[in-house]
Amino acid sequence: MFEVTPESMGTGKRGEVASDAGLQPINPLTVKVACSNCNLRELCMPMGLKADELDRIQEVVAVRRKVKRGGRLYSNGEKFSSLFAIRTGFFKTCITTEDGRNQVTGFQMAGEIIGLDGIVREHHTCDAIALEDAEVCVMPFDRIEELSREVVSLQRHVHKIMSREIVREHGVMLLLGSMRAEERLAAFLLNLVQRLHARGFSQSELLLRMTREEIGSYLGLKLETVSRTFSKFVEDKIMEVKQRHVRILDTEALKLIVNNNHKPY
Amino acid sequence: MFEVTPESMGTGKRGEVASDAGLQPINPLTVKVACSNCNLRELCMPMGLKADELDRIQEVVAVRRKVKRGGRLYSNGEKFSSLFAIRTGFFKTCITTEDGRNQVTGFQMAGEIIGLDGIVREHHTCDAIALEDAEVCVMPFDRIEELSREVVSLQRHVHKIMSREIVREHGVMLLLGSMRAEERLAAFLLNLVQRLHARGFSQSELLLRMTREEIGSYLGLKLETVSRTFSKFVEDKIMEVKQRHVRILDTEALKLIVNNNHKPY
DNA sequence: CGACACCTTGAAGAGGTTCAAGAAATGTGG
DNA sequence: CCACATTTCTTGAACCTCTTCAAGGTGTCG
Repeated sequence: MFEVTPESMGTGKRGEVASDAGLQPINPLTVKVACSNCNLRELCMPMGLKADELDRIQEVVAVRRKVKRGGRLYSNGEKFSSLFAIRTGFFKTCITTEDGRNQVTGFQMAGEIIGLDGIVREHHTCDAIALEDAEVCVMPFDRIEELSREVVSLQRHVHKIMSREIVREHGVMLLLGSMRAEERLAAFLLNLVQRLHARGFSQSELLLRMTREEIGSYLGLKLETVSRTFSKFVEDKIMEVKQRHVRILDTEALKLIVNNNHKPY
Repeated sequence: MFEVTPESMGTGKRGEVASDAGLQPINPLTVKVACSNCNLRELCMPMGLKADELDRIQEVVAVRRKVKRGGRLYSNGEKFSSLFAIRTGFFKTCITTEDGRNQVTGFQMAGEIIGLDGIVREHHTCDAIALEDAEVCVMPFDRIEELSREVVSLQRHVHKIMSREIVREHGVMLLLGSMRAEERLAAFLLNLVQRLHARGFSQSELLLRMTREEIGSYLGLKLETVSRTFSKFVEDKIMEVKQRHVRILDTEALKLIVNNNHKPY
């Protein structure tokens, strides 16, 4: 299978990913690369490729690019040209309106594809901000389109990635539209550990890369509510929370909160 | 340009769309068709096609299918095989979880494409229910994929449709995550009239095809709150409301509610 | 060490929900 | 075509969840 080193995600300390940053001239930094030996291949590429197809598909990855913590991979209004596969690091995407509204639309981690919002208007409609030092594979979209006309499995893969994002957002709508604060936070944490676990991390322990405010924005709650809800979970012995370090003690209880506990009758 | 007859949408009485239903043997009904003389072409097809491309693209529309009010175009868990272009009628899509949660994820009208959620798992993950008698063009997805490998403008179009859906859902997340009841309903109504207007209907008058409960589900509110908010808008002379018939008197006021009015400082 | 960002907690208040009752519209069957 | 059943909508009152405002604590970085 594949491994993601704990240093690069999940429990590592912030900032240590960019250990080779000194080799690079400027930020954003760019590096030539190949997918064939990337340990995230199974997350961001179609499966069961023939050797020659894999060769062709790596052509879409033009370069890699590093983004420092707090830096932007792209911004609202910016010309769209590429999708990005996250190699290391952690991002948030968010929309900000002129009148000051702000909504985090997602948190993305290694192996996930980011930038799909830009396709329709050929300009990005949200901001992608690194929550820790990150590195992405830059995949120019016209090359993706070109190649997916020839490699059927890539075409299918692109369609699935977009459909997956649509389905994910349906889930967020369900969360925002029908859940109470505890349910939202429980669902959020379960989703996070599940995705981290799929990357080789603990099922019970995680390091939040985002602030309470960012969690709140994503969940449609105020940061104080997020904080209080964490405290309640601690009180109920469902988890231990020390700042951004969370250890889940009772996964079942969390699942119950998300599933059964929504309407007592 | 194109026209959609008022009888088929927007202000017509329910049920009169299926005037030729008697000609059809069973329900769901199916009819052979062509896009070239469809007045919705500019909504659901790529623009600026050459004649031969148009010819090819109509091949994707296998048949049409009628869905009666209350009927399902597809259901959660059902095998995915086709996307659907709505010709007439009005749909809602919604997810229902085992534990009884329910979330309307969207309302779709003529010219819009429905079914994208099914691609990723090859099974649908939500229900599409007709809110009035409807007719759709059935577009088998493997034929779409096949053809979009050959017709670049179709490929691009498919990508844009999926990206558009992602961006739309970002907007819903903003609504659900950061707006108060009045703001949500105002945004919802503005969105509806804007889409109806793009189809040749009034900018100020609309007939809601959905119940207060369905609106509430979409907006993350209870039906009583929706009803009360309508009443408040009437009181404030922003609109007239008679059951499902809405006449907007002050569009600017609605826009102000959505934009400026969210945080007084 | 001090400045700054982030987190926690309390108390008061607002917005939305819940429960309940009744009115209006719609659909159905005789 | 009318009466009745059903669904949908409206409105009130009490309640509850989450927000707001405020203060203080914790952790981090230069």
